[in-house]
Amino acid sequence: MSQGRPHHLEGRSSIKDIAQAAGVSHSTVSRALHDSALISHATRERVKAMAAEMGYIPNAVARSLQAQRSGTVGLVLTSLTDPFFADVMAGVDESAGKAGLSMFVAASHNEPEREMEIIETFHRRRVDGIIVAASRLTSRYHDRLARIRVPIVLVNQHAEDSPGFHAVAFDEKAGAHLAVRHLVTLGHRRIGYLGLGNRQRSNALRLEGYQDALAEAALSLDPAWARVIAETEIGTQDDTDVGERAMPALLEGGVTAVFCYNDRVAVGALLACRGLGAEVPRQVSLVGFDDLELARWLSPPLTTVQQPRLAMGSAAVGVMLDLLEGQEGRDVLLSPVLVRRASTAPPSA
Amino acid sequence: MSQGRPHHLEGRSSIKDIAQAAGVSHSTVSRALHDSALISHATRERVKAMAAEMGYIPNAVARSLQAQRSGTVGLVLTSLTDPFFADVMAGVDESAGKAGLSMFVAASHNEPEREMEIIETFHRRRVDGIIVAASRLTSRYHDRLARIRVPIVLVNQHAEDSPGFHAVAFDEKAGAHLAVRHLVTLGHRRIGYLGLGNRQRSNALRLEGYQDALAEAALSLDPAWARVIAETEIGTQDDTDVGERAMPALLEGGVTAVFCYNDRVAVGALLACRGLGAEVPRQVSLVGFDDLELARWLSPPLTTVQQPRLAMGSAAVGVMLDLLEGQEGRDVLLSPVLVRRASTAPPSA
DNA sequence: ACACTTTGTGCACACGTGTGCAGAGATCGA
DNA sequence: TCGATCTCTGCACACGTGTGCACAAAGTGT
Repeated sequence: MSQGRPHHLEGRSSIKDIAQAAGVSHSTVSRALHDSALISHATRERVKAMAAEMGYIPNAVARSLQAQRSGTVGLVLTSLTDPFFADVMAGVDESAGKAGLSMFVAASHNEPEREMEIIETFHRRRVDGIIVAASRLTSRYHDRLARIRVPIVLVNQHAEDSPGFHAVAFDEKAGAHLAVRHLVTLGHRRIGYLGLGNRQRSNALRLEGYQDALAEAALSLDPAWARVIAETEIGTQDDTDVGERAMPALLEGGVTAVFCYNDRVAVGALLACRGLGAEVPRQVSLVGFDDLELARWLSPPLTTVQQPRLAMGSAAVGVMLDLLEGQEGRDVLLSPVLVRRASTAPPSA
Repeated sequence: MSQGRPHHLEGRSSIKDIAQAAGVSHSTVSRALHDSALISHATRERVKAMAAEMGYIPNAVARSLQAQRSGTVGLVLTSLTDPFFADVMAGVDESAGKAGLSMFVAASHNEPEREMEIIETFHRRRVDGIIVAASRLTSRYHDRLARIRVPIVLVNQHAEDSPGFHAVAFDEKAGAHLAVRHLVTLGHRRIGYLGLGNRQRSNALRLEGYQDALAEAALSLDPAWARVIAETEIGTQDDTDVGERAMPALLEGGVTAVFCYNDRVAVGALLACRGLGAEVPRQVSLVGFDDLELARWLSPPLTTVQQPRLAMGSAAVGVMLDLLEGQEGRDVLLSPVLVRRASTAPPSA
């Protein structure tokens, strides 16, 4: 009967097949397998036994069609190999799994057009919701985006950029505050900030957190200690280079500790210290931001602010599920965590 | 009309809606949208215009049901955060994307039961094929596995373990050969091997590659230089510890270069060299295996054998597509690549 | 013995798409 | 002008599942 059919499709049985074998209608089979009270005990058992014998496996595609709900989430990432997104994905996987959802994943490689295509593909597949990490969609895509009739949750991006969507982000200001307070607690009094002018909003928030923490400790706020490298000055240099070039001026200013915009800047700062013979953490303490993989492998291992990446993924699923239940969407702001390693210590003096 | 319906479901139009609006049957719409030659030019354009106006988005779920083909792949990984699997996933994503397939991903966390459940879930979703990386399924699952009527391709595991499935692996022996030939080319004559007895098959293959390369160069094969640490001796030590403990004996044996079973063993060997004041690579050259993230961050950065991880993912999709077209399945053995970094140099003598 | 309730089952439709086949209408040839 | 051919469209069914409703058979009460 299954002549000419590829081998792997042979013998897939449907409730109709079971119905025929058990001498009942397919409706009865459907109800029996769902333990409906409408079906007599005897029939139910007979049907179930037959289903097991025939190796019946329900067809989720057909179910999705009839239920108008696929039980899937689509996850759009810019890169599949970046540890940051990997953690977000793990968070989504965990929470989605618990909710009985399967997860589609695709990478946009930072190309807006590709990202839009992925979202549209997910929409065609009728995923129940879409989670986008680090979206690059500009207002150019507003119209195409407006056609998507599926809840979209943004991760690691602020919702005000894209009205109508909900976002899960983490509290950058609180993270900076955490880092600087750590330095204060260690006893530092002359604390610098090494910022990047080309990350406008982020930098402003982290600078603010730095200033707040200092003010809270009633420490002086020497403007020379808060060095934000201007975008024009940065040019095409990578973050590490910027850190390495900017650090010496801070050291000359007499700081005993520096909070860096991110881990790569901190690596540059570390290299500069080595070059100048300033020992870390004995003479200078350094704190990074992001907790990249490399922070652990540096010598000394870098104290840094970690984004709750896994939690961001989980939270995104949570928001999505709320939206699916018809509840109001909400924005989530998660608190960062300080990872204490060996690049910070009390000041030597 | 859509009263009480969740907001995000409003206004999803089907070909039936378009048909009604355009005054034709749904069959005509379906054909028009597929540019069927059966439909007149005028009707086709009219239908297409109407579809665009109504923001029609085809329902892939319904298509899957009718076509008996979902256009999806399921990928099972033991961990979503491990860089190795991330690369495999990226390879699958790329090749699947090109073939118009969407990718499901889920993590098994090394639990066989969870892995089996994921496979069964993918089966229910009627994925066209399943790719499993580093499967932990034992023969206990043979029966449940036999029920899966979907092609399964194993990555990073040898097919002989699980008859009936196809596998994509990489050539470990060739990798070892590559590493050792590199050392020979640099001028080394006394080359050691530091192996792990608890990875039976892998170790045997790498040892074999080592021996072949030496034989090929007509170099002597001092048994004292090939140290395979016995499983009993290893106990619960991690790979790095084993490398650190075993290295001194090799150095005493007078080797100028060591090929290590993997990167972690090489890290241990490096630590041992530091402890004994043997400079790497000036006095001793070290080669690792796997190309873990850390290999890049070591000082000196580690020369190592890289598995073609991305290519493994792509190849797995290729095998799967062949299987779908009814072709014979095939096993693929990929060639590794040597990544030259700074832990190898010509011998000092 | 008859009406009424309870229990169990099947019919028929829905979900959205694709397609074999029949047939209506137009065009063509003689 | 009439039959034959061609062009286009719709009917009806399929894919696999779930469910409202009708209805048959059995049980209950008077």
